[in-house]
Amino acid sequence: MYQKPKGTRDLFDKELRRLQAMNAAARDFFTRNGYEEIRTPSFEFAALFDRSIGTTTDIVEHEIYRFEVNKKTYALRPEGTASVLRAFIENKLTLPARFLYICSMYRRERPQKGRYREFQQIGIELLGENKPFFDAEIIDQGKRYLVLIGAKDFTIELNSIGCPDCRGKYREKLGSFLQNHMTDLCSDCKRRFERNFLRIFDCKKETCQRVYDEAPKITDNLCHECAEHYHKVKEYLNQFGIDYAENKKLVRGLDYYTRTVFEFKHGGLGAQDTIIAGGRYDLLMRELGGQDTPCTGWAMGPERLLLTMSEDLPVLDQKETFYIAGMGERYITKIVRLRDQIQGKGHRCLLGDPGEPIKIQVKRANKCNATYTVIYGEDEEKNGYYTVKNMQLGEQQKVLIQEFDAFLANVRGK
RNA sequence: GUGAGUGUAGCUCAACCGGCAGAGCAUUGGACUGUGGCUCCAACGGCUGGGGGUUCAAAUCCCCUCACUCACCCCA
Repeated sequence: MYQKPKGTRDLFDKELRRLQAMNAAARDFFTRNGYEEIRTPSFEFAALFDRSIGTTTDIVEHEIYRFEVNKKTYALRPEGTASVLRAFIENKLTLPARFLYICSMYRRERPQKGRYREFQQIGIELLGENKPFFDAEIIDQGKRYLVLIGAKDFTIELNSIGCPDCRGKYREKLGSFLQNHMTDLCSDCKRRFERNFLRIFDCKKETCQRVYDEAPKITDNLCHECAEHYHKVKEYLNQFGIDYAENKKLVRGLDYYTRTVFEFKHGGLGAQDTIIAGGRYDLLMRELGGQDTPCTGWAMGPERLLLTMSEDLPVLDQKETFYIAGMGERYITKIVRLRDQIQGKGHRCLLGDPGEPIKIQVKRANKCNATYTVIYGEDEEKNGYYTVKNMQLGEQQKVLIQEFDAFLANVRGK
């Protein structure tokens, strides 16, 4: 028996419809807010991600699906931002630009709750705005979207990780503080400090966290410009009416972030409880060969919401279903026409095999969750009506053929 | 890549200290030849994930392996 690859999922039925409802809501909502959908390739030249995400991250080192064809190295995209910027540069698009993407991403991680090897992301990017107002604005976008689809149990955490200038000075300061606490740190943290020093704050060990509680924070060591920017972001968030918690230990995994970073966390999710994460990345566009362009953006994992609040999410509305039970093969031409008539009014309609006994066909109708079964046989033909059975109430009525269009017009979905 | 837990019928799960592999739901048929669901009756369904070992005897104990789950690493 064939199995799906580890970390992939088959989506169908309600789960898929809920995901589609979230996607539809995102398209509608973000389009109204000026974000244009963009679709970039599922795979790119691997160098793009190596450059953008940062060569010291685990994603680049172990988690990218790489493959080589004809001496060229490609990679399945592990995230969306790099591709969007590449597309912006390559297509010579103009600023300011707002993009929405809804795509699958791929990372070769060990699966766990809320983490898959192929997963969906809904993301927005705002290119060409450097003012702190827009940091607040995209956070507002995320919050309003979550509220729109019915999410309640989430919190917003905010921090600033400054620019390379303040980060360099801060690194020395943090380094000298940690000198005296090296023995208290786990081996992971010692490695983190060398590779991507801000990430030590993500450590889950209590012994390490006790040290970091006392350590100097990047937030308190920003250069004047970064501090001013951060101050403004917080001020604007207050004016937007957005509740957030400042988390001075909040940092980000990807190398390209500057200044503002944030996460939306949702309850009931286990270890992977971040549903939206993002921030400002003012240096990435240049890094990828474009003009100096300040940018902000975030990505969301809709499957995580599915996991924790599936029952509360809107389901893409299901159409009422008709099932036609003809009583004899000589009625095939008639019932095919009847099907066209019903579908022409926008309803879902399935056919039973008119060669089968009526009992079997009604049973099938029930299995197919039909709202109505339309029965057509000798008596109906002779007297010019359809027998319409309401499957929920178990009642049936005769509807004259010339009145059937009117009947269809009055039918509502479940 | 590391650690822990779990694999028994299509699904959810039983099976005591090693002693005949079971139930509910689902499926199929019947009670019911122009009417599904509800009820009752019956049937179908298993290499106990796979391989090896210990034993008179293994779903049960041991080893290997595969899969799934959760957590670490990392991250949406």
